[in-house]
Amino acid sequence: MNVMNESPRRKELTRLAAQLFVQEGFDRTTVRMLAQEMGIKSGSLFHHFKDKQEILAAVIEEGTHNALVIARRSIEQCPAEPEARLRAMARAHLETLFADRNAHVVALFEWRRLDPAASAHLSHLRDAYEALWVEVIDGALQAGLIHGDRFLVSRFILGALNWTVRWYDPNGSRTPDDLADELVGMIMAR
Amino acid sequence: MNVMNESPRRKELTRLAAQLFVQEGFDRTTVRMLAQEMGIKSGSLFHHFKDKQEILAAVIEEGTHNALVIARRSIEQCPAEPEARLRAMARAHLETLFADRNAHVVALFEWRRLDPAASAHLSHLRDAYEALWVEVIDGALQAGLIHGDRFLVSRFILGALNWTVRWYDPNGSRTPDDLADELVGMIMAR
DNA sequence: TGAATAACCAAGCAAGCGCTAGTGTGAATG
DNA sequence: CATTCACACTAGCGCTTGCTTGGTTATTCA
Repeated sequence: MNVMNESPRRKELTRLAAQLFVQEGFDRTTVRMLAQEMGIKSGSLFHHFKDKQEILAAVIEEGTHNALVIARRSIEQCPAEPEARLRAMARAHLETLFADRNAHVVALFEWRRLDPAASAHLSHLRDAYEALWVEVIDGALQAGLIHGDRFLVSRFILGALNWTVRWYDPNGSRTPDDLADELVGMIMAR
Repeated sequence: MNVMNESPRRKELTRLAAQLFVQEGFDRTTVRMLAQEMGIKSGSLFHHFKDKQEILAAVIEEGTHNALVIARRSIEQCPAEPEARLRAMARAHLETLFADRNAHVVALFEWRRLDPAASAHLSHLRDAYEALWVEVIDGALQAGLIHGDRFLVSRFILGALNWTVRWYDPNGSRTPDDLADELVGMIMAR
């Protein structure tokens, strides 16, 4: 649960867990599957995590934190115009979903599996990330780049982006950046 | 598995199963939970369904079939203009998700849990539904109502709509029709 | 009235689940 | 040199899972 408790070993195990959670889903991933993937026996897992829930919490914290950091960096490094910022956010979102196709996906699709305590503990991370989105979308709305209700627009955009996990083929001809640009192009008033 | 095997009793049980699958997810729903909800003992369940997988298949078939029928009826009964048809499809989609907030949600979010045989058997239903969408979207593209790649546009729209399940509050002030109209308004060129 | 059929129940099995207890390492620390 | 510590192992406990079996009740129809 603690952010401090992040030995290199634990971090590596978290990375492997994320991969399995994406492939199989949290519920279908057994501690024995996790252990095998990590090259240890199932009992040894509980030296690093107090229970299976804590593994999920670690993965989701990693994924959300990662998304937040990358998104912040992206909009800092891009031109301050609303369109560029919107594009940067969309690209950053898909980058965390596909370039390292693991923890952020788990954060989005398995959040409900967190117990209430862990969910409360991590919700500020998710809120910060969504606040970043609302900020960028507000800029685009004020510039007349897009139109609609700020709440609904951000939800629709995030929905369109998140759902790509279900159909996008990373081995296909399109890059994640292509997707981001297409989405921004689709919603922009002309 | 069979479409013919649909006694009234089985249909009612399928409806109850859908409700639990939405609340808990397929994996976390045990046959004992299902039986209790249905007012029978867990063993009796297997008189109606050969195994748990078949319950899921029945729910998903119901949900997808329902969505297809309602969508077809909607675009038949609305004006033949591209914008009206697009709006009708979006409304129909959300209607099957929320008005009867069960089977279609399961079809969307638990499809991966189908075994390959059932998935293959049901994929034509899903394909027919998506083909309907592509047809309507093609009309909107040709009319210059929206712009972009037909494949990507349909994926983005469906993603935005599907993700509403995660955040929409049916008890709030907005109706599903409001959502549909807002989404169409957001993507339309002005 | 009696046979057929559909719907159900009580009991429980085999397998798999998360997790624990107790022990053995080799490397770092005093 | 003794102690500690991080990390791993073996073995299995207690429980839940999906599902089966063998038999009972309710309903339908000849």
